Amino acid sequence: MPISLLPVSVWVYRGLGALSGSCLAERLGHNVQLTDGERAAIDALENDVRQVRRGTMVFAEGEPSRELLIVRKGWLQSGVFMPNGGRQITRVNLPGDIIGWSALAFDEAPETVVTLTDCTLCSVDRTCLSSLFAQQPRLGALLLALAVSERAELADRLASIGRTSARARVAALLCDIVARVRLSQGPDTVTLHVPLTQEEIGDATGLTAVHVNRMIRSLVEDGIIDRSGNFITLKDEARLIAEGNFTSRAEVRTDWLPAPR
Amino acid sequence: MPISLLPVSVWVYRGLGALSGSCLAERLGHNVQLTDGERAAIDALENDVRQVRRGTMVFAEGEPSRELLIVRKGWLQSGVFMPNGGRQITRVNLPGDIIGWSALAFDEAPETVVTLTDCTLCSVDRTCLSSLFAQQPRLGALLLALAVSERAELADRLASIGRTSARARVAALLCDIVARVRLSQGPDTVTLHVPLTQEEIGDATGLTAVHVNRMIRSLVEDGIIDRSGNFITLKDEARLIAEGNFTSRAEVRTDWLPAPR
DNA sequence: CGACCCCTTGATTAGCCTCAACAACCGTGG
DNA sequence: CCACGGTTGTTGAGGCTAATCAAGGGGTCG
Repeated sequence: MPISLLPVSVWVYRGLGALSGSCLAERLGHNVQLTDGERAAIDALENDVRQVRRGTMVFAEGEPSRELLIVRKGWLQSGVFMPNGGRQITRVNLPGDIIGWSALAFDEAPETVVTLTDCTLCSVDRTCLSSLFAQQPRLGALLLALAVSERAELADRLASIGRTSARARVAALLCDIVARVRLSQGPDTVTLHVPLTQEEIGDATGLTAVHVNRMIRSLVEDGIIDRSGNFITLKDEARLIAEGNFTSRAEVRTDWLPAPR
Repeated sequence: MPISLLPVSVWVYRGLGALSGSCLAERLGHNVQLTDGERAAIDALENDVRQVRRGTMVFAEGEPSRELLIVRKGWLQSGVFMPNGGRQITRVNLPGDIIGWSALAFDEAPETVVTLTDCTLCSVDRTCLSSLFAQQPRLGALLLALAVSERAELADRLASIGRTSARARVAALLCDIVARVRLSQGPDTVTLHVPLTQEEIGDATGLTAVHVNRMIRSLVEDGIIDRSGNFITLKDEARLIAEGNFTSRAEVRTDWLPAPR
C-alpha cells in the first residue's frame, strides 16, 4: 500500500460543532465519571474532527506536531523508519487511543503515524490542554496515568522483542491487539478483523514478513488460532497468552487522582 | 552480584526534614524556573530520603507500589524477568530520573527496579501528587511532559532492539547513557564511569554477554571508544551516534505548559 | 588463599534472514 | 468479460548473525 504524503492542510475534514469536543470526553469518560464541569471544560477546547483515508500519514517524523489526536474510528500505526530501509512499528493505534503524546514534550514528532484503515480522528492542540490542566486537575492527572500506562505497554513490547522467540513475539502482539480491541468491541470478542499485513506484523515484532508467515501458520497448525483472510479467531487463548508471556495493561488505576471540580 | 531482597521497610533511610522536599523541586527546576508558590507546594509533599545499598530491589514486579522515586545519587536498572530465566532491562536510571511512574497507572509494579550502585532516593507518594496537580497545574503538566519524553526514549530503544544489529544496539545504548550523564555531569563529558557489567548491557540490548563483549571490543578496535575498567571514553562520538542511529530526547519543551501560580 | 564475579576467546549450533519463485487476490482499465 | 499490474501470502534453499557451550584469566573480597 503506497503511503500518500498529503500534508495536514489537505486532510479531508469536517467540523462537527458541538460534537467535536466529545471525542476526548468519550475517551476520558472510559476511566472516570466526568462531572458537568469537566465535560464543559473539555467541550470548550478548540479542536477538529477529521476523516482520513487509509494510507495517510498524519504525523511525519521530524515535522512539527503540536496536537494530540484521539482515534474515534479506524486503526493506525506509529513507527520509526530506519536508515537501512527498515521500519519499527512502535504501536498499533486503535479506537479510543490517544496519539501524538510526544507533542507534549517535543516540537517535532519523533515517530511517523500512518492510517491502516480509513479513520476518524479528533485533534486537540497542546496549548488547549494547558487550560485543561489549570481548570480540571483531575483530567490532567488522568492524562498522565494514561501516558504512564502506554509507557508500561512499550516496556512489555521491549521485553518481548528483546528476549523472546519469534513465535512468542507474534503471540504477544496478537494478545495485545485482542485485549485492546475488546475495550471497544466487548470483552467476549474472539473473532476480530486485523487490518495488518504480515509485513506490518513483522515491523511491529522485529521480524521479517516471511518468518511472521511461518510463525502464524505454526500457531494455526497447533490449534491456537484460526485465520481466514484478515480475520483472526482465538481457539486457545490461554496458550496464546502463555506463549506470548502477555500481561494486560488495560486497567488503569484512578483512585489517586485529585477530586474533580 | 546477588540482589538482596530487602523489603521496603528495611531500607536504610534517614529523614532529612526540610531538605527532603527539594529532590523533586531540584528535578523539576531543571526544566522550568519554579515560582515560590510551586516550590512551597513541592516542599509540602510528604516524603522520605533514603540511602540504599547497591544490589537492593526497590520495586519488585507484581508487588504493590504507590510512590514515585526521584534519583538523587547513583544508578539503577528497571527491568522485567522472563519465565525462561532471561531479563530485559527497560531503562538505566540515572541521577535526576523519576522512577516508578507506573504507580500512577497500576497498583502493582510491572517492572523490577534494582540499584546498580549505592543510591540516594527520594520518594513521593502518589496521593501527594494529586494535591500537586490540584494546586500547581503547571507542575502536573510538566510531569506529563517528562513521562512522554521517557515514552519516546522507550520507542527509540524498541526500534534499536527490533531493527538494528548488535553493534548498533550497543552503540545506541552508550549514546543514550552519555547523553543523560551529561545532564548532570556537564555537556563536555567524554570520559565516564559506567557501572554496568557486560551482562547487564546485554540485558538492556537484547544480547548475550559474550556477544556484547565482542561488540565493545570491535568498537574499541575501530577507535570509536576507549575503555579501562568501568570507564568509557568517547573517541569518535559522531561515528558512535551514526552507528547507533541515536537521537537525543534530552530537551523537553515546556512552552505549552499553563502559567505558574 | 580460595571463592566468586567478570571478562575474554574459540568452536559449534540454531534461529532467523535473504533470496527466489509462485499462487491468490484485488482493483483497474480495456 | 477478461487481461493486467500490484500487493499480499506461501514455500523452499541457503547463508549469516548472534546464541550456546566451554574453558581459562584477572580482579576483588572475605
